[in-house]
Amino acid sequence: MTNCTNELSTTYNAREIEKDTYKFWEDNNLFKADAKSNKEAYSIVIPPPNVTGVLHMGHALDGTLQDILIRYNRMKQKEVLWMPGCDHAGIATQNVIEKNLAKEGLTRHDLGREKFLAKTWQWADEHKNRILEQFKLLGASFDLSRKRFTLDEGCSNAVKKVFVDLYNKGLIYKGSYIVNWCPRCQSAISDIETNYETEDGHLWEISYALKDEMGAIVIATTRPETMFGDVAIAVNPSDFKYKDLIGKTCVMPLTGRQIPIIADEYVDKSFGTGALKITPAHDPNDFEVGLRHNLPQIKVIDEKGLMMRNEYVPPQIQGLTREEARKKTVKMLEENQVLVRVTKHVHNVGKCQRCNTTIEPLLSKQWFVKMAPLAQPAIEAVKTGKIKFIPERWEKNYLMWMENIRDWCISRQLWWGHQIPAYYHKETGEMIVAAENPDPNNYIQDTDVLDTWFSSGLWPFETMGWPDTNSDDYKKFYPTSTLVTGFDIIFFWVARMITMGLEFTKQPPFSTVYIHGLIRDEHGQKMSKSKGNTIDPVDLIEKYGCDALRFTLTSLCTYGGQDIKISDEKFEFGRNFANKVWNASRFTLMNVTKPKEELKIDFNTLTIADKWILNELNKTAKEVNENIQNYRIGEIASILYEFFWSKYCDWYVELSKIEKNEAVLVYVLDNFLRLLHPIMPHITEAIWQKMPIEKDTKGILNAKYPEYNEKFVFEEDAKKMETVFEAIKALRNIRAEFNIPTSSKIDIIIDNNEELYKQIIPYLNRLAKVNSTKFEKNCNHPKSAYCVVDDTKITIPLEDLIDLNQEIARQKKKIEKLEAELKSIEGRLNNQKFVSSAPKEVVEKTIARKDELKSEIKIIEDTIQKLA
RNA sequence: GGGCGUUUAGCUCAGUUGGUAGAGCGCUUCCCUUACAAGGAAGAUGUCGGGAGUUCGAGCCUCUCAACGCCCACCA
Repeated sequence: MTNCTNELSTTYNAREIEKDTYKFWEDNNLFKADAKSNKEAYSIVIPPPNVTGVLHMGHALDGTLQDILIRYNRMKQKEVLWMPGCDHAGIATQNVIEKNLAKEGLTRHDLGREKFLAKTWQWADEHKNRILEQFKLLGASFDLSRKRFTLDEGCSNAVKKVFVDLYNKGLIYKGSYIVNWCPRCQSAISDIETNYETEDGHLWEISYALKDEMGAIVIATTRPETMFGDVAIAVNPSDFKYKDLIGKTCVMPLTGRQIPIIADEYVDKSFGTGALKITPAHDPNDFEVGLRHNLPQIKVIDEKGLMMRNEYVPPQIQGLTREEARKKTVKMLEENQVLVRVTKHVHNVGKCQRCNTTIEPLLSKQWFVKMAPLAQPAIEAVKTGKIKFIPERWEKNYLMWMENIRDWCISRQLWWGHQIPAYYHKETGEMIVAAENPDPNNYIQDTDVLDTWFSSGLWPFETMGWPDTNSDDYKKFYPTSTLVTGFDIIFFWVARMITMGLEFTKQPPFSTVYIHGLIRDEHGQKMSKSKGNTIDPVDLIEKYGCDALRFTLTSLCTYGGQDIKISDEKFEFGRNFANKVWNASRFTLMNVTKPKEELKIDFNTLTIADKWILNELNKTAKEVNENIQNYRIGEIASILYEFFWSKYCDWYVELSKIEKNEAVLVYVLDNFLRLLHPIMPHITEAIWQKMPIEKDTKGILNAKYPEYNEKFVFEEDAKKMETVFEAIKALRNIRAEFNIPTSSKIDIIIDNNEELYKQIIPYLNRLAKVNSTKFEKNCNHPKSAYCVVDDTKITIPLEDLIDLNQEIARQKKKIEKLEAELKSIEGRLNNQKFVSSAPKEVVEKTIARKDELKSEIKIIEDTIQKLA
């Protein structure tokens, strides 16, 4: 690193450190993956952010979690690859460009396809670096030399190959079906791009007269304007009300067109009037009914959502919007006295996920992927555990969707995207599906492009060089290890990657899917620009620092993957911790004066305090490794926080002011920094660079990750040290209770465990402000306060300072607490069933606790008597 | 209609195989003790949503009720 003094600056300036540190990693190429390495591989592909996007809190969380896994495995000495890149985001990007054009009063059609695409490419090129640059602010250790884009040449080749192969296998087909059509986007969208919203609507009951006889049949509809496309009236075959009408013909109001009355099981007898008008061109269920009964399909609404100008639509209605047409149609029905009844009706209306326009189910010629055969292996892979979801409950969600999968409409009537590799003969119309145009003079390419998710579904292998399965990256890093993402794109993306990965590489694209929650605002609302409740991670980084942001976000992750509610102030948690790490490290480094050659731990001279902290560190290393391997990533933040703040800073550093072991101080700090590095990469790197230790790597980022080591197990000494802490805390408590000022010291008399307490007299002197320590069995000093720590009584003669009644009351309160516990414990032990059926250790532990309580109570009682 | 999640201290939330509850923030009292006031010390606070059951023992397992949230389905 550049500024190499031996000390840390007195104030912790997060941003300064973070910028320098990231530059150090980048300048030294430390994120670059080596496909030729012999080390075990660990790889993650980034969920490619939209090329048009800016960094939001969801990226911050997702990116942090991926970076933690990457950094952890890098330190585990694996060859890691974090593959970065962007998604071309078909509709989203095209919408942005079209909006910009609209400001100039232009549409894409004014420009034409070629110019429009050139403009979009220019815009994408300008913006595609922005979001990845912002990921750098997060400390992302991805390999930018491998950066990819879903519309780059490699991806394009992969997409063509996949399309052609699927077509040749009969898994891609083109056909006229009902699709979700967005009249604003002017494109088909898939089922999962359609969201349903409940709306207050009406149910109109309309009378259709029978032909050549008296009588009529009344149907119920929520969309009267579609009636011009009716081709039948359907009733349930078992509905006796209509039994006699089946097979008859009726005459449509307003147009006089004649349509048959048919019977179909699909009709619900109890809904509306039990009779249903069938409009195959504008309703998915009617479409199915129409196919079953061989009915014609009459289109009356066009791609812009306007009533068509054709023989079926009355002239007054033609060209109207759906809403206008509805009003007008209802009015005309009223005038013709065929509107029987209107009732209020709440129903769900499909909306375009991108622009919230009401979608129109429309008969349209589109390309589809036949999903059922592809889904089967994808179901198996999860059921057999080849792919594991964390948390597990998402498996059920995934399987349910997969088992009820429907064909995927992949064509979009957009310009920005992978153009479908199908070519039509200019004269004959003959279609050829191939990677390249067979004859550009005579064939023109299909004008539609593919759903964005078609190319992102290939992401884990198209970025690794596929279809070249001999490429170094593919051989080394595919299949990838872990996929990290939010639950909102399991169907859109995860499911598609699994199906495509299995079909084309015969392997699951990753072995673990780690699903985290979504970021929400402090009230639990989804963050959105329109609500104005977004928090910008870049602002948080500027204000609190990247490491603070990462630490806070990590600490808020739960194993169950709950959504995370955040507010600006929550990040003070991480900032405070970073500050603590900085300052304690600064103190440690200031107090280490020996050269690094002399900083080897000598196991023969360790004090119980040294052994205690080494034992704690060792336990921490064990727990951190276990938790990270089990994706309990939030847990490691608390474990490290607790260790560093409550153990190292509160006790060990304080003790070291009295008596220090420089080797242990440095050893513990070094290992702690390594343990913390995946979460807080910059601060740990910056401090580590100044550590007086032997380093065999350029940075902490590829130093060895600490692990549990038998050599550092000192349970017994650690327990003794805990006893000492109890004593110090008890003495401090007495000082506080009796308002003994910091300036006045106390004398103490200890009646037991002389050997232990003798060792720690300097600790007592400093941390509890003790003046003198005497050892005396059966000590009975009048006018004293006292405390009991395990089997040891400590007496503090206070003379005038003490109010005996206060002390007695204090002790009585303690006894009350102890006796309550004793009572419950004795109750348990007197229960024969407990003693016989509880595990032996539990019973033994309970008995031990009983003895402990009894002896403590006895000591206190005895003393009270003598005080009184 | 089907599925999932949540309900624990004033607030935000942890709580891994069942052994009578924890953190951060906030609150009270004291302290600028030469790493840190973004700090230190000492404290107070909970019949773990209601009910029932299994068990020697339930925040944790089973059933049930309630409230809130989400996903899927989309009966015109």
